[in-house]
Amino acid sequence: MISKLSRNSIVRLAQYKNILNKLSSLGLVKVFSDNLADAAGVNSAQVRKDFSQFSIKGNRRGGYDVNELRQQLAQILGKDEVTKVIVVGIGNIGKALVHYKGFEKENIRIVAGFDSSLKSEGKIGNVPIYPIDRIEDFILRNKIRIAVISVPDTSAQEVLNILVKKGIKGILNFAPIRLTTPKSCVIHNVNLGLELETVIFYVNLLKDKKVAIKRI
Amino acid sequence: MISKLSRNSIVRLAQYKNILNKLSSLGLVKVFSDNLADAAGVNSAQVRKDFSQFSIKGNRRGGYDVNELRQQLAQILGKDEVTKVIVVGIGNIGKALVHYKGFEKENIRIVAGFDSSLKSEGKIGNVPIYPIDRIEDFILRNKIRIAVISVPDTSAQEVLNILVKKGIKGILNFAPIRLTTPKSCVIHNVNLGLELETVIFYVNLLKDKKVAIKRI
DNA sequence: AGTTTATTGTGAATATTTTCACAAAAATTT
DNA sequence: AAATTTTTGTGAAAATATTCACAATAAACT
Repeated sequence: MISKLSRNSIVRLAQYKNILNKLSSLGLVKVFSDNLADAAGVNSAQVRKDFSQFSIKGNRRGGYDVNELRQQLAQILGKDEVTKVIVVGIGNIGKALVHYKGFEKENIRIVAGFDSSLKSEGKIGNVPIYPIDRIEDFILRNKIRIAVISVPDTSAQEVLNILVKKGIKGILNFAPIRLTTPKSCVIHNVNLGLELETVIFYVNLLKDKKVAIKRI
Repeated sequence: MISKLSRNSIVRLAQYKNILNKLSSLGLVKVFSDNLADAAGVNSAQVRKDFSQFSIKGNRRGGYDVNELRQQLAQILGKDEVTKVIVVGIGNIGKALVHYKGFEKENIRIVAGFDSSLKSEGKIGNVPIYPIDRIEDFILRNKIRIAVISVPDTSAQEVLNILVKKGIKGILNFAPIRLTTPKSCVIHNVNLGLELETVIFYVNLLKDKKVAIKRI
């Protein structure tokens, strides 16, 4: 039984898994904590600590078996079966996500999009896009638990409330606003504006040589 | 002179600024650390500590003047003038960023996009999109210092090397791979797959009730 | 003008995360 | 089969980050 998990350690775990996928496709069968550390940009002790949290064992002097490790991580990350995801708000970001090919190989499938400006069903590639009023029914019928919110910030909270009421348990939110959720629902925010602003800050800092930069 | 700045404190600063923009547009003139803390989802002491790092002063018992604070933050974050940004790789994500309206009000302007599949100049809205071989010249001519990389991961490092050689100092990277840069260049990574996987992990965790979740 | 009240600013205390460092163990060499 | 090498696994130490808690102080009230 695990007691405390930091978000960062989970992100790292997922990173390791993605690195392992690449190593595996290159035909590697064995990997050391040191290799993973380099690829992930962390310390090797960090890698081993992360693994030890989940009782993942390697072989002293032999490192880790790539495929075995990959499978263990996939299991921990709940990716041994396909996860269905819906995207709410088919603006620029929403469209990009629906198009994005990278999810397939992570066992994530975007099964539908929803948008309030739509009056009738459309399609992006193979993904059906529905008017927003179809969403409640869709979630229930298809037992959806994960949603992406990419609506304007003014309607984000309202959308979230509906989602939660219908049983959504996890949300990736692109609306640049802090949303409130019950404890039963996990939310993670991505704010592209903030990301870019942060980069700009550091560039200005370097330019002015005001400061010692730490750990980007 | 500031000696150590964590990335997180910068992200928070940018968050505060965005919150202040909203408060200001609602007509508020005064704000307490407690209000900002609520909106940003942190402790009020955290807000005050962040400010004190940059010698931002409020009034005891009076809180902070919204517009003054906003201006101070904008100055710290280097947003008192327009920052020009280019987007390299006009796939799904790249297109979304070029379309994205949110940057304008942060004084960020996307001035061009570049893509290797293009043979001649195109346009997305007002933003010109050029074949990739025009990029070096463009950077030099327009003194660009910030770039977004949204090319496939296989060409990301190659693109980055070119950018750095031509003087790019800050990069927001969407390619799901760790890129190596000289110290003179700041890089920040956004990996949408990882973000979604992390949410899925926590949802599975909640479902199985394996664990106490901390600080999402 | 004095008293009360609310909020900042910040050292000190706590909590968390990362790194070090080394014994334990497995593979390889001699 | 003993000695050497290499890498894991993990307590302990160090570094960071967050929160507490309270004196200082300014506004509001009496």
